[in-house]
Amino acid sequence: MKTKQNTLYVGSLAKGLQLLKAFDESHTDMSLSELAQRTGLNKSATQRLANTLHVEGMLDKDPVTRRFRPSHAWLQLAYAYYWSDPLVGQAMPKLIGLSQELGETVNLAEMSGDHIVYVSRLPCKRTHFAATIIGRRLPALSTAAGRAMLSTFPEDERNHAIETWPVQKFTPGTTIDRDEIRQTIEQAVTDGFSISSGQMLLNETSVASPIIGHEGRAHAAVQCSVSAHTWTREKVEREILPKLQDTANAISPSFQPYRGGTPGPLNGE
Amino acid sequence: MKTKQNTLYVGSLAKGLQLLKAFDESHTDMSLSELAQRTGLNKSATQRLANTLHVEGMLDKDPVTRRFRPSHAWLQLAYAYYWSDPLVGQAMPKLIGLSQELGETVNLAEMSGDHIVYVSRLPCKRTHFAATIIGRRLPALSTAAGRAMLSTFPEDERNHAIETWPVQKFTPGTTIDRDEIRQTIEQAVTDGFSISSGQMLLNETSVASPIIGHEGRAHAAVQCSVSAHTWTREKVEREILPKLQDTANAISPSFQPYRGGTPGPLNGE
DNA sequence: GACAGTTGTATCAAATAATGATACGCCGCA
DNA sequence: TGCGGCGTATCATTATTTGATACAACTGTC
Repeated sequence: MKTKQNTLYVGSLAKGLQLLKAFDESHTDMSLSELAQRTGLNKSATQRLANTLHVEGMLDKDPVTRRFRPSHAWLQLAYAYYWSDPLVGQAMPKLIGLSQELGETVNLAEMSGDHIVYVSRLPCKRTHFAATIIGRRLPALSTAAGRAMLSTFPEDERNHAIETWPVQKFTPGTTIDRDEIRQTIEQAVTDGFSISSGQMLLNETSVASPIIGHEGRAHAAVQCSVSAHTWTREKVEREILPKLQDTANAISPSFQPYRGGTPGPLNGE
Repeated sequence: MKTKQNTLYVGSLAKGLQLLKAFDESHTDMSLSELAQRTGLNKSATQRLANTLHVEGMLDKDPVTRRFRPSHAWLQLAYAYYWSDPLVGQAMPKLIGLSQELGETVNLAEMSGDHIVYVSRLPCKRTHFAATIIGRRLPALSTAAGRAMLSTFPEDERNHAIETWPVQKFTPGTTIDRDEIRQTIEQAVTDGFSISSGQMLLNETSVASPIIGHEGRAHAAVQCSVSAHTWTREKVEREILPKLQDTANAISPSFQPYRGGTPGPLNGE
């Protein structure tokens, strides 16, 4: 299979990455054969690549079951990522402050193509496991954070996104009607924030405020999840929203996506 | 350079991984040449490998500066890691509860060779950035968590570790004398926990309690960091330690490293 | 208790796909 | 204007990956 027969493309490396990407929430550890099956590579290639990854410390191998698992190195990559993302350094202390003030779960989400990814999570309440760990990727249109960010986009881009970006049904309450989604986003355009309920989890309400970046466009959002049992929409708007927006605004001005303003000494450390 | 001339070893993949590993706290984004220099690979190889990683979504490339940066995919790997580590699923809700009860920063650390790695962090106070992000790797001997875990090891292994594992000076107060370290670990053997101050950060006190696993051996620890300004050692032992140990114990019994106890339906998910 | 089926491991000859020297164009700087 | 550094592109050579194949170890069934 010549995926990309370009001389600037190293097939073996790409195949090795396939192995890494084959692991997810429902494939937490895999045997050689499973790995081969899932990647579509033949047994020999899988063997060689998996062995290489193992030797290089990227895959743990259970000595008795011979199954492969992600290694601690995967977390070190996340560690390196955090240092490389200027927004995280800016936002982290403020997010901590917010979560302490609110006593509720606070997240930092970033736009990644047509999805959002949770970059930082500060869980305050016991909740679904997936809601407590970083790196989760969700369709932007289906999340309050994604909608809040989209609301800062130019109108044509916004419309294009609403019409073409993927949506997915997570709960019986997830909105998959694009007209309804359009309404929530237009609402966010006027409000400057976005609220939704029961989109990802039943009985969960989510508020998000965009972090305005270069040229008024948001690449990220601060988001807060609360139980819909104890929080009415009004109570959220009254008690959470102001602090949430303050936090988002406090992060905004100092954040330059590429090389926006003054190239002075970085204070993000 | 024939690193490993084994037919089960794919050199190109290993070289590609070198590029990924080249990023860390002081190398957050790199040009092609820097990358080449840092990995020791020639320009051509670096170009091909970096390009491949870029096409595969593992490296972002700034369109104007042409510098490479870790991509969001690095966080997705962390996401997959979390699902694969049974301990995390077990511990997370309890850690959240603990951090809420204490109002102080709570961490989950795991042993990784002769280092520990912070797998989960629940920061409650504004602190140094490095103390708020996961994936950090520290010499086990230099941390309360590492010492707490080591205290559960058989005596000979413990001694071997104390004599041979690496130590590193982080602050003027960091203990690098192995005899002193031995004392703290032996203390932990009798106490069942470990406390230290000013090892990683000045004015920081750290308490850790091991999470006992298969055969009484700890692979992980719950750790709590507090300000040495406001917390005396006695106060820590009185107000934090009991809850910390309760949490560690609550995680322990249900955790089997490989296939320890009953092979019944797993409750880890 | 032997058998069939599956999985992990090891080998090897063939040729594909990675290699690295080289050359080109671009930009910043003196 | 010229120099040095950097990113990009090309190409012939050959080293490296390739995948079929064979072997070994294990599982569960009849």
